[in-house]
Amino acid sequence: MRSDASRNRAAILEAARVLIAGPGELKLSAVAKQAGVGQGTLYRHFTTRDELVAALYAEEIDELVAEARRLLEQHEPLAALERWLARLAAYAQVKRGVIDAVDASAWAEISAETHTKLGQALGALLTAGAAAGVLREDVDPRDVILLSWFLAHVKPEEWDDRVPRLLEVLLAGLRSAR
Amino acid sequence: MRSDASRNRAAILEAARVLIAGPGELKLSAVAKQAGVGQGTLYRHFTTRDELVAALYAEEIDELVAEARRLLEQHEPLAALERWLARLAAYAQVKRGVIDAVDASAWAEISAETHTKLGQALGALLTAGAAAGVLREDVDPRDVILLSWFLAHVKPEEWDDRVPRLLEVLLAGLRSAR
DNA sequence: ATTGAAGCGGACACTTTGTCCGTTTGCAAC
DNA sequence: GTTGCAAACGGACAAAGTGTCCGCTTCAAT
Repeated sequence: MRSDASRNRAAILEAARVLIAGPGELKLSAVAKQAGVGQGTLYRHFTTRDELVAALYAEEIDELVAEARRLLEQHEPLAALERWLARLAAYAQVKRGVIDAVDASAWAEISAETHTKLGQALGALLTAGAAAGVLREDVDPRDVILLSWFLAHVKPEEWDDRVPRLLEVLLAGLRSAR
Repeated sequence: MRSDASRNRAAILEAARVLIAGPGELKLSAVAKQAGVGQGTLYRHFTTRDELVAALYAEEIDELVAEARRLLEQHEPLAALERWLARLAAYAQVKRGVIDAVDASAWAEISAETHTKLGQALGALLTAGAAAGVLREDVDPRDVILLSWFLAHVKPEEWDDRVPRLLEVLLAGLRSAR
């Protein structure tokens, strides 16, 4: 990759980060302008809006992967999953787009045998829980992400009232039937 | 309402019903064209796309309301809720937009004290379950709809594998902790 | 220093949304 | 039946965005 290319890529991401925090939709033309690059350059780096957004949240996703590992070492499986979900929710509250990004990132290629990093990390959490007998054995990472989609639809003003309870319900549902 | 107005409204809905079944996004201009009305007429009847979609699914929503009542009479609360969710899922599988519509319809006015029909119907289901001691007492209709959002994100090809299990998980989460 | 491939930018074509306004039409009063 | 007019109509048009194309520039390998 040429040096100017990677410089531009960074500029675009930085611009997008700024603009996505602001109100309203993320306009691609505005991103290009803010980044000081042409439309063409933007589209060369990120073919679709989703690609750009996914790249934007790559950091958060890496963090979620690391967090999964860390929690797994330090807590019992159920507590680990609970905390991991809380972390996911915390991101979702502030960065409204993470869930999309997580969903996209974890199953970029629907049929890919090799799961992505995030899929693996979350999978490890679930496997540990299943092994310990505290979680259902038939749920997979995508199940959990799908169920987490509700986070993207909770309105900011109802967040504090609802989300803790909803996470509780979700977790209860995932527990081993036993 | 003038007779031509209601005729046009019906034509627009019919056109939208046809076009939404087809592939791709629902283009408002295409709806107007198909309905044989001008853009202006379309916008007069439905200010936003959401409004149009909500109207489109009004029938399904009424059906869901009726179904809630019927199930409540004929089954135990838990079974009633289970079946109701299955019905919701069935709609969601075929009519990809219902969840949005349900979400919109049930909480059109976020702060409205009077819940909408759907909110009431689902609320009755939950109340009955709580009274019987089989459901958590702290969940409300919106909680359930929020948790159902995953339905809108399940891909058609994974539907049969995942949805039954996910509904099971959801229901398990809603059961009384007892 | 040369050179050509990679990268650039921004004009432009295209798509879709939403508004405006002159014209038409339903219908109620006479 | 005629008339009056508010309501409704429709389609041109403005606005907003997206995605493409292509002549020019820049990097970096030689």
